[in-house]
Amino acid sequence: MSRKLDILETARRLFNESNTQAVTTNHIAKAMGISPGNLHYHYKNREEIILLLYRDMRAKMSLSIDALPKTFQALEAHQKVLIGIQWEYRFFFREMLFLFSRDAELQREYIEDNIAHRSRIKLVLESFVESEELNIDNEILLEYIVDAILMAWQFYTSYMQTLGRPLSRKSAEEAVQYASNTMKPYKVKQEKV
Amino acid sequence: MSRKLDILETARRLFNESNTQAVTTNHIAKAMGISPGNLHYHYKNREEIILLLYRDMRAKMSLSIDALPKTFQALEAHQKVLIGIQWEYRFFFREMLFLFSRDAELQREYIEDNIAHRSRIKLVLESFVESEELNIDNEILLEYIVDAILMAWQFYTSYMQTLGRPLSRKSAEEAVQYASNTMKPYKVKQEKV
Amino acid sequence: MSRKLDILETARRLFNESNTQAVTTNHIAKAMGISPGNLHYHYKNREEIILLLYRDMRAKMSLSIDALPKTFQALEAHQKVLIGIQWEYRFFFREMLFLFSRDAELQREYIEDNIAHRSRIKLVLESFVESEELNIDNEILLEYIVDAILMAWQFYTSYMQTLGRPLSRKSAEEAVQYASNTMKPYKVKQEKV
Amino acid sequence: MSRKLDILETARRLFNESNTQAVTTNHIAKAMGISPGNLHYHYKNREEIILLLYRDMRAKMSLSIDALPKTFQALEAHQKVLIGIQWEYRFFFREMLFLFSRDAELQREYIEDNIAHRSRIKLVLESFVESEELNIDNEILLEYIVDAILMAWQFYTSYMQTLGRPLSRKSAEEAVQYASNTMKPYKVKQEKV
DNA sequence: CATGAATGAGTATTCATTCAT
DNA sequence: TATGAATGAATACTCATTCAT
Repeated sequence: MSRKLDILETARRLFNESNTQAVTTNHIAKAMGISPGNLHYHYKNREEIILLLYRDMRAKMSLSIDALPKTFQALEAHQKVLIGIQWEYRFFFREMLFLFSRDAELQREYIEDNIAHRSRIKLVLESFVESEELNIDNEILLEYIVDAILMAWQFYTSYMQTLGRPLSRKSAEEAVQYASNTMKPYKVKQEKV
Repeated sequence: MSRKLDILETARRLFNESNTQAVTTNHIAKAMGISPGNLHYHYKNREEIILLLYRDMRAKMSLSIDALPKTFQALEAHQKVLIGIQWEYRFFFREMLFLFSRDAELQREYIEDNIAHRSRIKLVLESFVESEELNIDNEILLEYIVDAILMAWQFYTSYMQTLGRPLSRKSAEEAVQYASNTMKPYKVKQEKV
Repeated sequence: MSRKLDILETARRLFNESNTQAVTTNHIAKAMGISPGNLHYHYKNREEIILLLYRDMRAKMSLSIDALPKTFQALEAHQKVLIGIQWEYRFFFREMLFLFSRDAELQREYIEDNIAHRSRIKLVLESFVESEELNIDNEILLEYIVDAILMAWQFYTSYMQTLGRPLSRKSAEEAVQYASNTMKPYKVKQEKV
Repeated sequence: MSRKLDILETARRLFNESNTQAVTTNHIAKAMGISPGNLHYHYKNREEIILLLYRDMRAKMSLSIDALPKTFQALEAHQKVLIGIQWEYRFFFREMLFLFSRDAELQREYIEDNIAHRSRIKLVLESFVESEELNIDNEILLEYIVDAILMAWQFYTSYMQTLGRPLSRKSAEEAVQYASNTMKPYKVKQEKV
């Protein structure tokens, strides 16, 4: 791996281990055995590193999407892939709003992406309604389910932590089950919970 | 108001306006027109101020509870009261996990309180099941609804911000409607969404 | 002397000895035996120190002016007083244009003051013309003499240095003689050069 | 133009645009699209670049001199040529004394050259006295006029800036008129001011 | 000639906290 | 209670210069 990418990787790992404020650029450099000057040769500052890490995550997530999932199984499979990527960048979801208050550009991009994400979720649900797999006749109700799924996607891991539950990629994946439960009362052919 | 309480009030206000890292103890002192030394006479450090603000919030929330709500209306009324208090301390919910990584004691207390909060929510739902207002025959499903309500309680405001929606106490109260929607499919006498 | 004033004095002395870029705020602190943090408690940064030193100099110069000098002797006496003050802040005249490129506010204030200074010089010369001590019938010529005097006031010391001449307060005072020579051909009662 | 000369040209341009401290060797390299290593292959450091730029300017000025000017017109024509060269290296005159404090060799050479320059000016004036175009019977007065001309040559542009006047090659040339005004009272055949 | 990553000392600045008064 | 000067370690960042390729 190139030095430039290695810095991002090290930063990501350290951010996940503690938090972005505790991990200074000098810490990152020290952890890699390079000089602080070298790190700043590659990246202007920590803000830039965080923004680039976010864009990396977004790129990975985008690449994981071929087409909108057509079945519940495809949906769940896709959610698991996204959660796997999210897990690699979990520092971001843990500090999201704090990071926004430090970098308006990051906030702008994230919100833009998140609104697009919400639209895709809605499209998927609408396709399920059309194919009569979901029985939702009410726009407001549909919006609610979309919000429930997106909120869980973004905050389920945080929520687990507010209950002191041990954190792992495995437990993060429970968000898939959570989303499934949200849709359950509206599924035409009921699956078991 | 006493000087000691005034410091907490000023800190709370400034924290809400920006974020806890940006607001230094010297900023708080300056905003009040007192000396930094005086602030530290009253409180050891910023960590202590944040911890005490959390305890204040918790105390206010506890005081707002007489008994567990027996009706949906009582539940919603109670939720609105809690959201009003939460709004006053919104910096806390915005930075929660970040603050935990800086103060283990705060984390410990919050998790303890949050687990208790979860139990109360569950008790309320169980009483609704018993009184046949809710039709939930499945423990896992019940747990899901509890999680949905508690997650919304903690993260609905954050969620709104990740979509770039304007923030206000009013919009924070939409979390009540959200919780209601979660329970809706299981309500015996359906209300309109 | 108070610590706050002492910092300005030390900075002024060190600036005179080398140059403003070589003298860092940490150097000033070290020279005083105080911590770098303490210096920054009193002054935001070096730019502020330089600006305040300039304002101090200006204030001292303003105080030295009662009324416009009415005789050549009074004029020369006044010039000597100003040169004495200038000598204390000689770093400023040595780096003037460089300092302007680093601090637009300093530049603005200096230019404003300098234009006012030029007006006063012109008024003095006009009063000499009116009292028939100077024989200048030509506005352009008058402007030239004003410029010659003001240029010498600002750059005579620098000029001496470009010839490698030893620098001292004494030699700086030769600027008075220089100004006198400029006016000499127009003096009605000639003095000896 | 060779790479080596191109570096000097770029440095000169950038120095004129801001100031020598603000223009790092990396800036120069970036502006040329070459690597910092390459720049340092050609020149040891920024000091060397500045010194060589000074020597270039001096060489150009020397080349512009055939013989000492014999008439006022020839003198003015020559002054304009010199000011044109000076204008190309105006950063140098703007920061002169500051640069001396950073590079003793530069200072030594400049002073040596400047003393020689002063001698030439004096010779020209003496030739005018001999040919009875100037009426100066006094050595001290002659020295004064020499100083006035040389000071204007070096600092007229700086002086203009201390009055906030817009800077241009055109306005720099006013120094010629200034020098002419200095000699005017002593000219045997008066010209118009 | 040329690259460009790398160094590392330097520079300015911040801020929670202490402490004499 | 209160002041506010003082500390000093920490932090982010810069930049002339080196050097392996």
